[in-house]
Amino acid sequence: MIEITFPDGASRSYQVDITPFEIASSISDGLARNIISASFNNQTIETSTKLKNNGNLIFYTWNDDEGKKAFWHSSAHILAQTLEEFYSGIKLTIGPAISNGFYYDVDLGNHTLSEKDFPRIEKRMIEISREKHLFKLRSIEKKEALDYYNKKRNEYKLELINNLQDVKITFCDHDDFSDLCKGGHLPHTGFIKAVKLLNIAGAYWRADQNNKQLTRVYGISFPKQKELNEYLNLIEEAKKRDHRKLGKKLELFTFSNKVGLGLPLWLPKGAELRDRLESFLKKAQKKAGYKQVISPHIGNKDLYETSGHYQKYGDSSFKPISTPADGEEFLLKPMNCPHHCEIYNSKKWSYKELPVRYAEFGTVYRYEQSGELHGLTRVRGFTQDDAHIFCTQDQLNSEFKNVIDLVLYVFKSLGFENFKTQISLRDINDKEKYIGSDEVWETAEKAIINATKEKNLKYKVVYGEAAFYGPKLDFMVKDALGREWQLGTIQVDYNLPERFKLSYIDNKNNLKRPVMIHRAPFGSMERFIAILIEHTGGNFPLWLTSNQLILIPVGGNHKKYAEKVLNLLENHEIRALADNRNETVGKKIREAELNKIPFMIIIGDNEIKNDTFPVRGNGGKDYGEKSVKELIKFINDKSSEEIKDFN
RNA sequence: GCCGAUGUAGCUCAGCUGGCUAGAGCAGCUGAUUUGUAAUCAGCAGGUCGUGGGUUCGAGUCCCUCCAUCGGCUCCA
Repeated sequence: MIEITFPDGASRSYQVDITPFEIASSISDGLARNIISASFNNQTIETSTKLKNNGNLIFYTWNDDEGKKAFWHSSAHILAQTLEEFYSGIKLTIGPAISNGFYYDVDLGNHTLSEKDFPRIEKRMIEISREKHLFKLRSIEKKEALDYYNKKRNEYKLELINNLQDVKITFCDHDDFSDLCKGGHLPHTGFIKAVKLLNIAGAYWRADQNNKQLTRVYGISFPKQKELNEYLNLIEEAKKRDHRKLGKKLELFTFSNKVGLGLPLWLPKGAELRDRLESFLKKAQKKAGYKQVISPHIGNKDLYETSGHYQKYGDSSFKPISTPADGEEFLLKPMNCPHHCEIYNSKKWSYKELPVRYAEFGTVYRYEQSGELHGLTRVRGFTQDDAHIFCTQDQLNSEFKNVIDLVLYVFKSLGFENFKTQISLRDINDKEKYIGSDEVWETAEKAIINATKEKNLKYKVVYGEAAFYGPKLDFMVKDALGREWQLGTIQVDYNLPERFKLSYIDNKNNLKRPVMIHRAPFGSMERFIAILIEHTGGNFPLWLTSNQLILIPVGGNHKKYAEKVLNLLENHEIRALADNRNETVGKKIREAELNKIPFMIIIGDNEIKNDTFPVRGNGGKDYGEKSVKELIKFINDKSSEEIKDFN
């Protein structure tokens, strides 16, 4: 007998070799019907795996992330089976579940695949699903596995197997299909009721650009057709919030091929919005002891050789600008830090003056590959809300924590609640990519981890994501379609102070190196605004939006009164406008709605007589009758509710 | 940069297998209408069908080049 413990702490005894499915059946029929995966002692297993020892068992259904993972990974097997059936001789590589669905990477050989082929692949996948084939895990000798793929001439699987340390290799079989696989499947294919292939893309083998590019087919599947329909609708809705679409509609920004790829042009409304965001942060930074500085858009190549950026990124950057004089070369500023280092170096510092905090909304230019460009989230010219803090080692912890507070303040003021924090460390196995000694890196990494822990932030550690000069704490936010983007960032750096020979005099009259913190709460104005547009769907917070209120006179004889009200509102810093066109009230309201103006006020005979107006909110919400005075207070109160001062 | 898809008026889109002077709605302009909570009516104007080349009696439609956009990959100081 073995002792099985469940998540609620209860435990029961079972015969050796009992399976999770049998245990589920012994508990209830409903559970047995819904169980699609399980884990035993923190390891994903099949529902048909025979249990041999005591341990902790967790059941997963479609409602668990682990359950979805098994569901989608199993779907990938069926996709692979279908592709192999339709395109003989193709080579399968890997097919994992992802956060929304699954993909399979294949080497198609001479075959071609396009989205036109999707319907027939989907149809066949559903046929296979309906046949309710069992997923069976089979363990074989490594040699046997190698023989199998040698026969198939599949160098990818061979490479995978050769990299496995285990003596035994597992395969998963269903129907007449077999695939190298470590497990985590549905009991049988019949659970899958709806399949949709989403897109086709190139993907390098082992994520390495120097390797062969494989064909990746993305798809998603569900236990019910209705859920698939709902998912597709959700995607359609999300696409409507795309910042590229809304940015154009709301006249915030545009692009021109004549100006150049990835170089955004800010339209008046967008520029105003951006300006408001900048003032908001400047105000908070002033309170936090930052000083604004300004640096030019180009810098001598020497500057970036000193910082190490030229050696690291020179080849993949905009080429240096040559001057008429021989030997002079300048670079478009790709980052602000070297400039700020030189500003720091413009005088001698005493420990009593530190920390020094230099802030600049610095526009930088980076040559991104054409295929990387993406609306405002990935551009070639952008403005960082950059600042560099120069402090003593003793001040590092508290300075770092202060920056975390500032980032959290920014996110909170703009309604970003669902962000993730990530500590990005270097890849220990690839030290070539980084500058600085191990000792310096370890100190910096420790500093970040400690400060983050002390701030009680939940974080995940990602290796290989650090900047080349130091580790960082990144704040990640998803866009409308679930793609994750880095917004805020805080970085600890011991390397640039060394390279720029930064110094201060300590209390014993010794020359010391300061530590440097790089930080940007927004990250870049462009990316931040992009994500803000997608999060709000263009309905910006009142304190930020271009036009807070629109006055809509009913007839021609109400215009004069509307102008009077407009004047009063403007005198109280309310951003209002009057729609004095000869259009119907209905049309003016419709356009105000489409332009996402938060409040509308219709002015007709009644309003003029009573001197009060019914306030219509965006979407038709009724805020009741208000006098001009009440209206001003209403808007101001609402704005200040949204945005509190930083302290 | 790589893989795949797409590119018709300012915007959203029709235009079937190549065949009259390329269509619609919205936006724009002109005029009428002076309007009460999501589109008043009429008229006008607007396109070298992304670019360059080719096949053909004939190309928006077929083929090739390049450019751009979209979805991924790689990259992201």
